[in-house]
Amino acid sequence: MSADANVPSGDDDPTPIDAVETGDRDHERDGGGRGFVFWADEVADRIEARDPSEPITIKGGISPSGVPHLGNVNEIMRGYVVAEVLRERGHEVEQVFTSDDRDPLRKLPRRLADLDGEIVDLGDVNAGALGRNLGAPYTAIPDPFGCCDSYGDHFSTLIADSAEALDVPIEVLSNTALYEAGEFDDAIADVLKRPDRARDVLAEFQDKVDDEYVPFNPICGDCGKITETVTAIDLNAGTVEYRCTDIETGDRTIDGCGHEGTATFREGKLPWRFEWPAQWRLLGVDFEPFGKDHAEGSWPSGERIAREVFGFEPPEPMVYEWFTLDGEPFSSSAGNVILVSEVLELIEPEVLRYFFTKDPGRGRDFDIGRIDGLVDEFDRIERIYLGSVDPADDHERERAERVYPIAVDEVREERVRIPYRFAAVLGMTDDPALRAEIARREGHVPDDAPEWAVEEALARVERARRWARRTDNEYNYELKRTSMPDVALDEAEAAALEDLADAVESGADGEGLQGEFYEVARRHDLEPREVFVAGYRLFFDDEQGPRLGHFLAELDREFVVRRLRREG
RNA sequence: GGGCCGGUAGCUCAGUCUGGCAGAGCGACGGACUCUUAAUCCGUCGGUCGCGUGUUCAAAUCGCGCCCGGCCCGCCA
Repeated sequence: MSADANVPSGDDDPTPIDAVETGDRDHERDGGGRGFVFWADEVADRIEARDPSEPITIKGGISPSGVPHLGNVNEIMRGYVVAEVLRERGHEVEQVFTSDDRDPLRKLPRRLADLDGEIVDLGDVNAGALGRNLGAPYTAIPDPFGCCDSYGDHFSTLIADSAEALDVPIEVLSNTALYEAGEFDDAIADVLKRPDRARDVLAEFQDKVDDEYVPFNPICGDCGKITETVTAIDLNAGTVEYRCTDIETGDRTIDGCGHEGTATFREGKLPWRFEWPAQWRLLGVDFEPFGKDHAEGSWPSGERIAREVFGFEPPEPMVYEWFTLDGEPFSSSAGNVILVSEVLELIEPEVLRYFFTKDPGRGRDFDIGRIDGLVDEFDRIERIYLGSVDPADDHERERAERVYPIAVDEVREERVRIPYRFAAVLGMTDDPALRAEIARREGHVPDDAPEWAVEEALARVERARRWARRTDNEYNYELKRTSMPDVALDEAEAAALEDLADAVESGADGEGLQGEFYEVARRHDLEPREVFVAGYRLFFDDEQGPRLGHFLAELDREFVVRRLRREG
């Protein structure tokens, strides 16, 4: 209520830049460089400060509601990075992951993924069967692909596959299985013993909580849907009475069937805000990373519920920012999704793991078009770690030392990396020997590299080629071996190519052939560039490509001669 | 209505917690390898650190107030 503070000042008060020397000129330049602080170390510090019992338990979890995309992997990888740091420090760590598969299906996904990670439209599966199951737990819905025990099972499997593909050991727990085994009975009894207390805490976060609210949702014995109307509680019997009423889910209403019945604690679920803390207690969770969506609602209420309803200390939290895909939020309905399996067709697992060592507090974009930059970054970190590249400063060196061993499965000094973009270019030929030859000639594979290292290095070519094709960028060269591009040449160009064909026929080597390009250009009064471009058109249907002389010398002579003479 | 993240070189970003030389990669430009392209090597180019203001000997960095971009919560999970 103060007066306007923004009173314009009378003048600009241009204090003359002080001409006063401070005299104290020699601030030491020594170790002034601040060190690198790894976020996972800070989290690990906080976890250690709680003096947790071993093994330390790190949890994550999602609903298996549909395509488990790369964004969901945060939930696994952020915990993993911290787990690795704690293991380095000598702790025993177990990483558990709940598949919250008793949650109800509340809307039809537009797209699904089969077990191979192929995205399919809802229309390609039995959508009607799904529609009839709105409101039912994921584990009670048949798998639309028919390959798993249930809808929930199907997508839990994909999540587990993602973790495995990244070589992250997690124990996936089915929430439904936990309920069915009675693991949540105590928590449910605690909540229902004092529904008023539960209400009081939750009412601070949610307006709709009234005196009738009971924090337990039975599964209707008749229609199988999760219901919200509990009419009586029998703690001794471990049951509730309920009526199957309509459920509002934002934009639509799922009809209740009106059935009235009795359900045990194992035949229902806690609402999320109670379920989450109940999981912490049940599993003894010490640390849980979660997305920013939970930061304002679920976490603050969960923290309070843990202490005031269940009476235990909640785990160490960590909020991570969501990242985007190609500049847009992940959205399976809009088709902006990518699965781990798909990413691993483009980059090595260690590169993807490296991505998740970056500061989780920052928003980031996972940009397929620039994935080469991510790979370059990883390669550089690796070389700094292995000592073959000098870091720009202490910060970069420390970061490499800290992060690299976590990203990579095993540190091996002799590892060879072909630069990603160069690997993409190598994809122009299918011939493995030719790829290896070119890579060696260009100095990307040392002569003394062990066999396994060469093999792994060349494996990048397939990935980079897929990337070049997928993005159809300037590295997407392809040798047009089977069909000759339609190329218009003038007389001089045709004659020049004829001469080149002769040179190839007479057995010119790479160096010789490369020089021959200049010779024939001179001979036919052409710019060297024109001859090269003619060659690129003929072999790649493009205007640029590899060093042609060297490249053509590696191909089979007969084909090259035929093509240069435009005979096929 | 509330909250979070970002704005630093043409591009992608590091650096901000802990104030002290404004950095990397890519790029562009020039050159070298008989060499057009990719690669490699050498060199050059690159920035009012979103704006304003306060604190300080000193601010990209700390405080306050804005602007712009993105997202999240206020149903459920």
